[in-house]
Amino acid sequence: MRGMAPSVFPTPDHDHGRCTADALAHAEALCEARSQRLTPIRRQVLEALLTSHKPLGAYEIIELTGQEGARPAPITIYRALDFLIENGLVHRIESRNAFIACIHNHAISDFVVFLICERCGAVGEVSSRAIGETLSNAAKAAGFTPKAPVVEVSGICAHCRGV
Amino acid sequence: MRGMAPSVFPTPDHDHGRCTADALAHAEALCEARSQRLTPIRRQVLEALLTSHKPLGAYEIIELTGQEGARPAPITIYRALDFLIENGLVHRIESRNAFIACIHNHAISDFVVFLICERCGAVGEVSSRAIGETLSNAAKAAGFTPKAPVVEVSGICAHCRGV
DNA sequence: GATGATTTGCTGCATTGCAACAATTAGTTT
DNA sequence: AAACTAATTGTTGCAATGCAGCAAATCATC
Ligand SMILES: [Zn+2]
Ligand SMILES: [Zn+2]
Ligand SMILES: [Zn+2]
Ligand SMILES: [Zn+2]
Repeated sequence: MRGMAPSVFPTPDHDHGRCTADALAHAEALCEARSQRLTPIRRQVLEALLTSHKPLGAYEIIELTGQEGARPAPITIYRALDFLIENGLVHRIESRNAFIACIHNHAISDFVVFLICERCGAVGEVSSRAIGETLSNAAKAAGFTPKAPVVEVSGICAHCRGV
Repeated sequence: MRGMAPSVFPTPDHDHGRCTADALAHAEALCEARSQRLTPIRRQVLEALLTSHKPLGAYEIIELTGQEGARPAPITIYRALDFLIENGLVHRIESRNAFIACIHNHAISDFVVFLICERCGAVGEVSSRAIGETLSNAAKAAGFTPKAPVVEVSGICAHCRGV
């Protein structure tokens, strides 16, 4: 089990080493429990995203994971990302064509709102059942059977506005 | 002023000719009022989107607007789309890299939810102040100053599920 | 009609994303 | 252990998306 639930935005002074280590440990446990293989490549991609704490494009991940001159092909990264997303360890930010590691340890089906700071690029992750249900109800009222809501809100985070 | 507000999803039996004509008339009036120019290219792009009534990729729009062998360059379409989006006549569907004409005649700042049918590709547009405010409040609770929420919900529309 | 601003055309390119097949690796069975 | 099967990764190639930068044309205004 992980420790405290992380706040919506990672605070600038949090113990990021531990935050990353915890998330990795959780990923390992999860894959173990599901008989899924967290292979070196998948792990490297996850680590890159965890370390960055901000959304990264697939090609940024290539830069970060390619060690000693040999960088992985795009398709390699995309496949690793597919795996991580399917297992709920990574989210895709549609409005940015980017990916971010999830440090919230929630169910894959959970409804999530991403708050994306336009200035610093930080992404907060809010999980609100109320919003999810309201949204779901509005959809049903239109005869629509909802599946996976994508909710991404651009704006300015507290840290950037405070400056 | 337009006639009845269109329903969330365009019904299969609606008078689409009129629907398109109304929307075009509205676009003209709006541009006129704002001293903006609805040039032939911009008009063609808007018409293509209105006619389709479904989200189109930029390169699909190229196919549809290129008459007599001479098709416009991608950049031309993107510029027209920029204009139409800035004026609230077209929305971008982030999760699809596609664009759809707005037939709802609402303010640009209005909060909108897109319901995207995975089977037929139809897109419904719901405008709910309640959801918008809930979302906005959740963001503010996290110290976040929200700007442009992108809310896109995948699922199955009533028409497709009914079959 | 000269001037300045807007719009369009054109060339080229960066980014994103994946298909198809071969090679490798991991896990399982005889 | 050898053989077999399934999963993963490597390689090549390419399609789709999106825009920068500059030149030409068009529009508005004086
Ligand atoms: Zn951290
Ligand atoms: Zn998450
Ligand atoms: Zn219609
Ligand atoms: Zn609209």
